[in-house]
Amino acid sequence: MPLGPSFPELASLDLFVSVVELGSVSRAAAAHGVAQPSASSRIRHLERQLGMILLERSPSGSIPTDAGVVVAGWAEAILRSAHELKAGLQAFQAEQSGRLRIAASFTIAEYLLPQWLGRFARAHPGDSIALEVANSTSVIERLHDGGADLGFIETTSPLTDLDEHLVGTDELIAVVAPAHPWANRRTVTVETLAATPLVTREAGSGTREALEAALAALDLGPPTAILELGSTSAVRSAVLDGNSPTVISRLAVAAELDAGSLIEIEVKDLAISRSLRAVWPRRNPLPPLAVQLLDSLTI
Amino acid sequence: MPLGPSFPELASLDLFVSVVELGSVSRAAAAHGVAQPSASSRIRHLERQLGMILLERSPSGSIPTDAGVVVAGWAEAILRSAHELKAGLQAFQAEQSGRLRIAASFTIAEYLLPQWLGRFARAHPGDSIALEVANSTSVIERLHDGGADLGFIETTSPLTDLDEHLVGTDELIAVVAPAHPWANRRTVTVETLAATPLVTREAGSGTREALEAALAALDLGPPTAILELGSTSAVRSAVLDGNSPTVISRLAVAAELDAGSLIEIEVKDLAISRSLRAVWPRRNPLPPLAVQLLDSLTI
DNA sequence: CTAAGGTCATAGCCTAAACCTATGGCCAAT
DNA sequence: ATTGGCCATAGGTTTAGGCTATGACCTTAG
Repeated sequence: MPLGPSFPELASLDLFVSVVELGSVSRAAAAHGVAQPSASSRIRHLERQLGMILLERSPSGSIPTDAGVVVAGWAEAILRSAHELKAGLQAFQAEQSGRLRIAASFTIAEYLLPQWLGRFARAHPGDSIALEVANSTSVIERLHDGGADLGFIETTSPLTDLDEHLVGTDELIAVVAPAHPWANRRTVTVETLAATPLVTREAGSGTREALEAALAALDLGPPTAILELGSTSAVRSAVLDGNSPTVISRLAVAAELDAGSLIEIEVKDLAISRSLRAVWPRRNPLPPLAVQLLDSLTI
Repeated sequence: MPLGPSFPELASLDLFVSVVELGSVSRAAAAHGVAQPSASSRIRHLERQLGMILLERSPSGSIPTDAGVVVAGWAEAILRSAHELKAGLQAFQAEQSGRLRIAASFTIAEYLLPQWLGRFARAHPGDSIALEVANSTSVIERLHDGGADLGFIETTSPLTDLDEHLVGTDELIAVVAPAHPWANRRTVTVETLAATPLVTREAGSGTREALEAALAALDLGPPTAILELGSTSAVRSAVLDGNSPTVISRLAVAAELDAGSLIEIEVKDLAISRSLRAVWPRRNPLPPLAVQLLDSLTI
């Protein structure tokens, strides 16, 4: 669902929030490295787009109107996420220059690390962090060959030569769109699930293998795929406006469950859960920055 | 703290996420109402900005690379907030055309309603909601004169002729920047707080009056203001890089507390908390849409 | 009481980015 | 082998946004 053509740009919202924080258009313009008339024009353009007056201008500065206060609060939420993306990107792009090199599995890097790094980057400005995303076995390799200082993985298998620290849990759950017949029942048997065509990831993906293994443990065959897609996002959006269930990581659909756009279906006798762990080589001392990061995750 | 000049635009991120969801640049272009070459160019520009390849193109469509999957996940968080802002704006702009007219106090409208409305808008597409922001007494007026169907207020005073429903709580807390001396102690006496110059809202504001009343109840005089600012945002940013404490609504600094950029200071014997209530005229039947909204808030 | 320094707005010019249409190459499915 | 999807490139146009220069206004300091 696109955002619409006349949605304000991120830069304009950022500028506007700065005006509210700094109390004047001029100061905000300086903070953003643009000339004052440009900033003034951008703000006016923003006001026209939204159809409301956001600032009360005066010769001693500008203060937000009532509407401006409210909009600024909303805009800040967007900017917060944007700063998280920025922190994640910087970690992603940093070569070996980083003082802390993290290797993380997909799910964790996608849904948890940006928040962690965003928080950490603000508390530790100047420290650069390098992030590498890979599957669980590659993460462990990187720790052993010295290519990373700290790893984050979700796995059930025991670890040798690694110290670990639990940082969360994830589980695979069944979800449907609100229009699906199951949405009212909220629970199905595992036999029903196994007999229902699902939207799935492609064969060989971690989530699909975990599901098949769990079904096999109950003497059930693999599920039939009505639609086989190559990314978690694609699966999610197919389920969102389709009429087939899927089994997917809870983390990947946490926001949709919260928003009510997807419904969790309890499956009797089926529980596939994985621990999310921070891991590091047992022999190597953990870098100080890594200790601080782990501390910040377990407040 | 500005976001930087080369941060990708919201529209580009939106487009990219659509490509990941829909599996092809062409389909995403159509969904966004632009020509395919434009979309292609935007995506390539985005890739250059981020310094990484996001999509693997093929004659049968485009699927995200590993980096693309991760970035898409981060971008979705931004877009979620953006959709919340959009939902809030639409409610704000809707005149009396809305089928549900809400009047809300400042704090609730700024920090809680966008999430509620964003969630609600997705579950109830087509229903339009009008939002009016005012102080608590005005909200009650609007309910009595029929200008609103449902109100949200934070207040401690008893309500006559109104049914109510608790939807949350807010409290005033003392916070400092991490560099402040108090940050290590994490607790001060109320006498210390009263004797310390604070960053405050201007005289007459709700938060300031609540603080002064609470201090007066303990036979303490009003705090001295080292800096007196006109908006909560201004107070927050002054505390962020200043060296003075403030007393502020927990909701207004929830994100900063979570991120560690502000530290909560426990103040002995001082607890200023307010209930957040949904209210509506006792005689009038609550519109069905209002019932559904309230239901969605109390899952 | 005046001068200085801050505020924001307007005007005019210019550059750069983004769009569209038209086209071509490529692969898969028919 | 042909059709129809995909994506990339090229060329031309428009629009948006930036900057500098200036003016009007208010506040504060002298």
